[in-house]
Amino acid sequence: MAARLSATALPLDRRLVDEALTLLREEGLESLSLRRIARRAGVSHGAPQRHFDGLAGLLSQVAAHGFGLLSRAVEEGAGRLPPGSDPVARLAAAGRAYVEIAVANPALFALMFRPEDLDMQTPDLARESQAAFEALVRHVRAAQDAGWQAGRDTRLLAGCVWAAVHGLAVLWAQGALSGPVPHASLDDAVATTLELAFGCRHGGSHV
Amino acid sequence: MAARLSATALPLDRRLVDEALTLLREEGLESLSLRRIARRAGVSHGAPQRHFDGLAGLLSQVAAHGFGLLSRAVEEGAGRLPPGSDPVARLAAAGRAYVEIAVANPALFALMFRPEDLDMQTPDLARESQAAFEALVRHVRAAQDAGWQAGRDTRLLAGCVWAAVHGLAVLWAQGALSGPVPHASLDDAVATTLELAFGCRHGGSHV
DNA sequence: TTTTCGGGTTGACAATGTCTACGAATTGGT
DNA sequence: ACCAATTCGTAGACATTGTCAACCCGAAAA
Repeated sequence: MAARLSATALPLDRRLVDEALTLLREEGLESLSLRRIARRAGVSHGAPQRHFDGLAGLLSQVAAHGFGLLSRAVEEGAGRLPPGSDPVARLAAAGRAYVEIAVANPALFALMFRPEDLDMQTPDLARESQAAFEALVRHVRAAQDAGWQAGRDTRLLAGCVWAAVHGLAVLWAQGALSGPVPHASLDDAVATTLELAFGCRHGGSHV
Repeated sequence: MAARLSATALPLDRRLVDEALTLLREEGLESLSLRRIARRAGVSHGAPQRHFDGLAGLLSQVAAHGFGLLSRAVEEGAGRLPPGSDPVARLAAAGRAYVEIAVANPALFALMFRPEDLDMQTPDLARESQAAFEALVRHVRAAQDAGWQAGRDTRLLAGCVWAAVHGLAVLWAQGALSGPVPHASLDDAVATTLELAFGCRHGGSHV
């Protein structure tokens, strides 16, 4: 029988995650339901249970995918500066990329940080989210080796850098800053946050 | 008829918000439903509709209450240092109080920053959340007047300070840092974040 | 006294997540 | 080649949820 129509060539679990991602993109978090995803994938509402441990299992897989995207975007952001350049500037570029991908995918990003809706024990999710943090730790360590905030606990410092960038991403992605700071552009906000956190001007505009 | 039992003396809308708050505290965000709140308040499931515009209306009132608590906690935190002291230190103390109250009320805090579940047009909610930000702006302006980050747009700077503190509050409240940074205390994390954002040691331990 | 109306009850409805029993098709063993 | 077993999707039931409309009662107003 070889290949059927291209739309149904993928295994169902992959298709379900894909449909969840597009549904997330098109209609947002609140209209994401197990039955809707199944309907869009053309299967009955009971089918997903065969592949995931309930809704939380499916959403966890979607979130894992999101952490993979996040990791790649951050690495790609840092990689825009050559490997030999100022590690603090590379760290700032990584932070900028973090905010940008979060703002570009607000619903997925919101899901990724909703532990009530996820099962954090899911292997893929645990692995991807940990990998994302460990990549950040490496960048922070490189910056410390170059003298920035030397002597501080590296993992704690990485957690705090993460927090600063994450806070901006969350608030901007949900529009919480557009009211109180109406005239500011995302670029202004990112630049200011990075300068606050890293002590001096870094990172420039994107691209 | 004067006063009935003290438990039923309050008007129903107040009682519903109170029950929602305790339910939020005792069982978390996911088990918060209109019908459960009504059951706990001893009324039928249709009663809340008479007082609030659906579930979003009730939750918005709860969130408004949360922003009131937040504002008071932050002001109280800054007020621990005498009005004449270093405005940057006062700003740091306010940030510390922000994180502490968020971590002490994780479910309420999560609800407050879930615009999908709220109606941000609700007058009380809009007023309280704006008031909280404006208080922060005043602290930032005082710090700028003392020379810290002088010349920067005050509201944008306030937004970025908020983001840094908020990110730590969010991540810590949902336990996202306990895995990656297992040995750190909340006090360490707050101190590091504040020192990162404000450039030098400030704030000390609470109380 | 009669009317009006704020507030609470009741029942219905659609939608959701989960569970179970069922069926069909593919696979593996002999 | 045949039978058994396992995989994978279906179909239905169930409890729960948010919302809506009709009803109802008691107090204030006319």
